[in-house]
Amino acid sequence: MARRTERPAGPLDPRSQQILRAIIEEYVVTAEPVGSQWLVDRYGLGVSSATVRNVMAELEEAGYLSHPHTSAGRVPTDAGYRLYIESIAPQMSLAPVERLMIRHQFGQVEFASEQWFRLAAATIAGTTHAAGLATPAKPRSCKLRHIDLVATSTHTASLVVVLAEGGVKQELVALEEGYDQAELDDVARLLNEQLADKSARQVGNRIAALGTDPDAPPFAVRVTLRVEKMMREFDASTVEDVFSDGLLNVMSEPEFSQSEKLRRVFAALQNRDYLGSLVARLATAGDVQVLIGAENERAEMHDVSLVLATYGQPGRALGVVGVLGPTRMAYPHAIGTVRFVSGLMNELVEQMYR
Amino acid sequence: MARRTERPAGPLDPRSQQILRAIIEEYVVTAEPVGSQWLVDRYGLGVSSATVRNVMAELEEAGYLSHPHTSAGRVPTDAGYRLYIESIAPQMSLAPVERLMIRHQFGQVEFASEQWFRLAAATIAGTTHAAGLATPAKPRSCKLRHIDLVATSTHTASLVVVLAEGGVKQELVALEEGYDQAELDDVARLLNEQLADKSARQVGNRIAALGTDPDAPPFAVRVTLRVEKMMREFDASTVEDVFSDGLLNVMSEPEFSQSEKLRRVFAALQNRDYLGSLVARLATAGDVQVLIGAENERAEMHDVSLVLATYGQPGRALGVVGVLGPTRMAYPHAIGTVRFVSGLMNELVEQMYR
DNA sequence: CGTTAGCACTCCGGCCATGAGAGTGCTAAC
DNA sequence: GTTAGCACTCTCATGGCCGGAGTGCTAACG
Repeated sequence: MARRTERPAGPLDPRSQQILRAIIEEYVVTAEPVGSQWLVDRYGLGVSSATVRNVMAELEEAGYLSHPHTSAGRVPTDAGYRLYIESIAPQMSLAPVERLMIRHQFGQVEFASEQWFRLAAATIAGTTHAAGLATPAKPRSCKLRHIDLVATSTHTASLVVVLAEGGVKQELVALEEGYDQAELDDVARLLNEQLADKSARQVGNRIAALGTDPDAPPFAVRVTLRVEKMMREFDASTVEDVFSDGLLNVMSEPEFSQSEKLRRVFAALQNRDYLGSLVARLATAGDVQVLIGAENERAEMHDVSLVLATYGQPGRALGVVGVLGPTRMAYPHAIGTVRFVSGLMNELVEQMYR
Repeated sequence: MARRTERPAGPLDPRSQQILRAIIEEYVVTAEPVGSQWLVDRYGLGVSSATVRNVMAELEEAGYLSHPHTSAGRVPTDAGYRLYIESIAPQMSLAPVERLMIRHQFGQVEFASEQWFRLAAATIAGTTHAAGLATPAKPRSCKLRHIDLVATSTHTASLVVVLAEGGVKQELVALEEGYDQAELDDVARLLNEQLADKSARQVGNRIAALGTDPDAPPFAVRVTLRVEKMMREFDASTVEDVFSDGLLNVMSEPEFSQSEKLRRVFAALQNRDYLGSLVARLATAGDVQVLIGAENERAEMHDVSLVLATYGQPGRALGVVGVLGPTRMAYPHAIGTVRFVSGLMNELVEQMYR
């Protein structure tokens, strides 16, 4: 039978929008399907429940709502949320009080830079009541600043590599021959002279020369190889580390009380490649990005949504902050929070790198 | 009415032990209360179910078993588990196959030392199907090896502190006056000359002298203060970091499928002070320590058990590895695993520090 | 005296029927 | 286009019922 709207076609008329919005905002807080009567009682739409039902039926036909079963109320679909955040949702800037609180928290923290990412994740988790994610801003490529060799035993040493961007990496190296600290210092001095300010590639190029250098013990070559490898790995990774906080918030949502689904999500998050691919995708997009339910490629993530934004300078160093929550999520607030925090992180990065 | 055994009194007779053991080992795998009939069928005790019931009643009176309700089988109490691991449990060494597998995993890992703790936690989680915990071995007190100042912008620099024990810390410092890299290098060189090989306390002592040194800019004093603070904090903490893996394993146990309890546990684990206090307690005890259910002081931990061991050298550097799981846990296996892994970590530390 | 068979009793868990409640979709009237 | 009315459907909570599992007790047995 012919409906008024044959296909989703054009934009929705205002009343449909209003109703969709009401349903979503109601469902987000109650997690219960919402019915027509309930809606007219609670929201002051000047129409009867029957009319609302008609509209709901249209919205369902258009794919924005669905039905758990015949006599249940309506529930938004992924497409419904999508439409909501694209064209219906209210302003998404954060309330001044919340801004203030967040700024305050950031003011408290010491200058230990790693803390920032923990804090960003924790803050986001706290204000959105979902899980917060944050990665450090990773420079696109690094240069060597300084290396240090510290003997920890007769046959092992700790190799510390300080990068020009302010980052540090540390590994152990085995010493086949016994070296004492003085000898290690000599090697370190030699390598620092030769390798300071070089990129991974340039470090690699020096290896051959070092091999023939009479001053350089064979051990120096092995260390250089390790340094090159560390630097290459650093350059290659899109995401260095992921801090997350408040995964437990999500766990306690009613739709996840039976937890098998969530286990999958947790597992997927452990995997850095996945977040790496997201970062790559985000780098091109400007503002906050939202991935709703099945919009995530990964099947594990079909029941959750991500709200992500990058911070830093596109060509130089990029990091990500974001929210992971149930698809039934307070998107405007989450988006506002992520936008604000990413802005804050931007300022911090700016302060750091000029 | 007078029972045969008025009080728990002496050790249990062999048959009671055998029955307690059977109940525990059965319950550990099934998570269901164990009944008398079931027991005689499955285990070849040469007695009737009635006799078993009598014994069970005694064991219950003695506090080793309990009853969810009248017509249910028996369930071990914390005291039951305790008795079991103290005097009844079978040999607790790990099967050679498992040892081999674990050794193999450790063989695979690169020398990046942080990886070890992740790996230890992951390995323990994997072989016990519970959560694995591991902290890095933290030296009791540290000495400064080297500091490095890297300009990241006109008004901030990254301060890298390398400790003689091979550890590294990094923080940002604000520069009120504009410094360029060359000036920072000068300051770093000056400080390295003055502070190398000093303890936190000694660094503190130099601060006054630096303040009057004409070569040292005021900025150098501020940096030194920061260095001292970092070193003091490092010395003061008992636990630097905690790696955990496989918390999800625990989550999927039947007793935790309704997850509120587990949230509490997770939250308690986040808190380093708690683990710190455990480490302090462990440091005195020699072997593997087991904390069963309510034996943990924290109320949140009353439904889980911990199996923990230290590794490293008591006077010098101590870390912890362990298992967190439901009280209904395969203790002998868990204990064997923890003992083996802590031994392995011991070897690694030994290799590192002499 | 310890062990055992027998038995009554208790309690849980699953099953089914029931009924209230919520919400829909449709139709006909406004 | 909107609304009232109504039949229909489906869920969910309730309560009764029954079978099964397991106990505790008692009395008999060796």
